[in-house]
Amino acid sequence: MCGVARPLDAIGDWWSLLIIRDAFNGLRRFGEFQKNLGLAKNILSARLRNLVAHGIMDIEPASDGSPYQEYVLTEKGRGLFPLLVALRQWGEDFFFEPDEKHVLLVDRKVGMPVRKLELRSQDGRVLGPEDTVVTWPPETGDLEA
Amino acid sequence: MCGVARPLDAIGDWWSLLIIRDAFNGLRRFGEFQKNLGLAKNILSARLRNLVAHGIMDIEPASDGSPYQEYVLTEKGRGLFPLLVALRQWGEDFFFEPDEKHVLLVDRKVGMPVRKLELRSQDGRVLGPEDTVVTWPPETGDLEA
DNA sequence: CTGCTGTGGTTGCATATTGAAACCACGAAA
DNA sequence: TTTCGTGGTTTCAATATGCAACCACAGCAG
Repeated sequence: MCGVARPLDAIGDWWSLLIIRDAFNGLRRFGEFQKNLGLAKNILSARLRNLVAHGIMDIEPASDGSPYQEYVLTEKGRGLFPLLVALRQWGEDFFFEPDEKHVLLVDRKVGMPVRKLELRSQDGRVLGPEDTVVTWPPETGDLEA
Repeated sequence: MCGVARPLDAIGDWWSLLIIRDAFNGLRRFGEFQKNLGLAKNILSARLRNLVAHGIMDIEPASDGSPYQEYVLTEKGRGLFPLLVALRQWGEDFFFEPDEKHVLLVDRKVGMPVRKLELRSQDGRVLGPEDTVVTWPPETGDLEA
């Protein structure tokens, strides 16, 4: 239960992941987020406040010297990159018709689409859901169990 | 915009990912989900209906021969495994104190924790957010552009 | 047979959240 | 000075969630 529910408390609403997605794309200002997402300002304000409270975003002075503030991802926020990629790739696989155009995530350096995320074992095998189990770590004294 | 928002329409509420998490853990019956998650039955019913409508889950006759039905993940639903893993690993990294016990995702075969998800380029380099960009695929006739 | 329990919902209504739109305060530019 | 841009806050209607009661059916026990 605790493995997933805590993180969901921080980002488990519709708008927060979109805000985070936009932050990864370089948006920083309240008005930028609001314009790009088209959500109500009071909801955006509440969401940004929640993301700041959870340490996913910080508020910094505006980078252009103006008296405004900007919202930037923290390390914790940037840690959501794999999740956003997973969401994007799931969408690519299952939400578009084969011929339907949609944005792609590409490697800047060579302009090629990136690989699909794969879960791997410590020794490099690709793992599916049936290959894994959620379990409690052994007690410290049980290292030989 | 379209890369992430469509999938979020299907699973971007607090309960759906928890339901899907439980489905990955083998729960199948309405009552099992309801008991394990403790959510209101009308909300569970609505969520399951939404997941079925989006093709993420199917309803099958109960596997024990009883006259009941079970909810099982479809291929599309199972495609959410990386996302759930990403969420879990983000939680492990940022939501627990260093000494705090929490469940782990382990490789059944050898009992070892799995690797962290990493995004990689086609040629195998590990990629961070700054190494990637979301872009539209070239037009079919622009293959040399 | 009746009554009870278990299952999978549905319904009615209170509470919480979201969303639209108006309003506000401040700074900068014309 | 006025206007515009920015980043909110406030008010209230609409929508979603949650609680608890209710319902229908199947199966089992007495």
